[in-house]
Amino acid sequence: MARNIQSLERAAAMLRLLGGGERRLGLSDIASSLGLAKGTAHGILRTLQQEGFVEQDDASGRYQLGAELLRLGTTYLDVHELRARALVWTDDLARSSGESVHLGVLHLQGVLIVHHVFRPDDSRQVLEIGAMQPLHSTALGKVLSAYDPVAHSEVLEGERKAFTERTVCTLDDFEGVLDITRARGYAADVEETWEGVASIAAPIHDRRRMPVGAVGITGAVERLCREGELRPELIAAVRDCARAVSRDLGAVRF
Amino acid sequence: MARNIQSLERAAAMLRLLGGGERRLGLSDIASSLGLAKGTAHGILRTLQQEGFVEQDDASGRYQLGAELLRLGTTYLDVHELRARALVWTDDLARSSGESVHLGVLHLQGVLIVHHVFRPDDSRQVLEIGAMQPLHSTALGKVLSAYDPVAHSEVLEGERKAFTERTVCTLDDFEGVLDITRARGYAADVEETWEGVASIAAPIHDRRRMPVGAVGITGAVERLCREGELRPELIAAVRDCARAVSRDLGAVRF
DNA sequence: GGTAGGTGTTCGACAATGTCGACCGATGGA
DNA sequence: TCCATCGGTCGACATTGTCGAACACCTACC
Repeated sequence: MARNIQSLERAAAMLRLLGGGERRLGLSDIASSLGLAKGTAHGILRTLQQEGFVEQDDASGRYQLGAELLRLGTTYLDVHELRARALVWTDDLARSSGESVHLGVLHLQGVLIVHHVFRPDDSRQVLEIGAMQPLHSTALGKVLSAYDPVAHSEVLEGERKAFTERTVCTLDDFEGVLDITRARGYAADVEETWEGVASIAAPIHDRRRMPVGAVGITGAVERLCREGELRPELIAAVRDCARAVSRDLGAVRF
Repeated sequence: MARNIQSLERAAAMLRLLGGGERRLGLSDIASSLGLAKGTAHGILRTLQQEGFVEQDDASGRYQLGAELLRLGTTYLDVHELRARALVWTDDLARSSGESVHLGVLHLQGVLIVHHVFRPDDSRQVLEIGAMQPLHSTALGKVLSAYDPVAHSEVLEGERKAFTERTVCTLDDFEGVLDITRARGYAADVEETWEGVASIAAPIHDRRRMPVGAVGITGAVERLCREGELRPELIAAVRDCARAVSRDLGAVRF
């Protein structure tokens, strides 16, 4: 039994299918997408539904993700060591920089946002906790790609899509960006992912000097840059925050 | 095959166990807690780990919840019809009332918070999306118990714990509270769950007049009450918001 | 109004599948 | 150093999940 449990893998694939594509999917769609018999797919869905991982629309009979996932997902945040240590430091960074702060970790082929502090003004902002960002174009992603070998191989294997005309896509250029990132100790994204938006990020290490995540600020390019250059005081603030969280992680044993 | 898939039920029980109890659990603890052989538990955990639902601490070998749950949980929010319709109305409610706004739906034996708008000031607040609230003591919970038959039976069967000395616990008294709630069309919680905190909530109905959730405000009892009574303008604001969301839901067909 | 094609669901037979318990090497506390 | 306990592995067994056909139901379209 060295292999993995088949029914569980299929159930996970169903959840990913429901989460990735359309809002709601019918049983036949799901079964054919995964290459399963309808009866088999139904059995798995029925169990997932009873456990709360999947809900079924009474009217149409279609399936969608269930509330239990939200409950467990936030429980994951509560347990998250890095996030707990970073809470207070990211608050300070948001206040001192005046920009929104993101804390990200490597997950699959991207950066999973595990904490998000709103920009300290009254503008309407959407919470991005739980969202994914690409590895090759964002500041958080570049930092992880530069310091985490797993992230590095993921970003090399994956497709590097051009979101704007400034996105670095070719392999050589991107490796150069990572070299610069390692040399400077931080990474930047000036309109490489979203038009008009820039970000700065620095790596967080644990007590064994292993990279465990990245923290950074994101905001309008006009605010983060001055005369075409990133404002040095913002870079310093981000790096100070990353160092503070790293120190916090290194001091604790569990 | 009228029964559910055994390995899936066991995997779900593991996730609930990991989410509910201690931060991290060892293989033997998990196996004995669920009454499984170690080998069986290991096979399930290995698959869950590969799918990202569970992570293993390298140093101690213990297991905890995985990042994929967070990603799928937020995807659930994106798909959530009620939440999407309510976003703009809850923002307005927070601004007009000056208090934090919660949107909740029935899940298991409690209220699952699916949206949370911070009180519009600069105080530090923690996000409560994904958290659970009790049915019998909070305004959101009372509204759901009064209007949703499923919630009603859940709250009758479950234990009604006394969080403060004002919590209504006995069956007769609680049924009286629900009668009043139905008669007035809203529910309140004045220091029945947390000392010094009050809340007001009203039900949201879909186009078939079925209750699908509740919306409410929460804040210091000194602000929500005046001369021992809930401020009428706040009650009106909450009910207006609930009606607006209900109308929004009723108008749309999908 | 009836039919045709779609849905989600149930059922029974089969064998592939997951389960069990003993065993292994590593770890760490006494 | 020893012993207890940890997580992980392996192979035999039969329980368990899988498959495909048939079912009831609904919608939409001739």
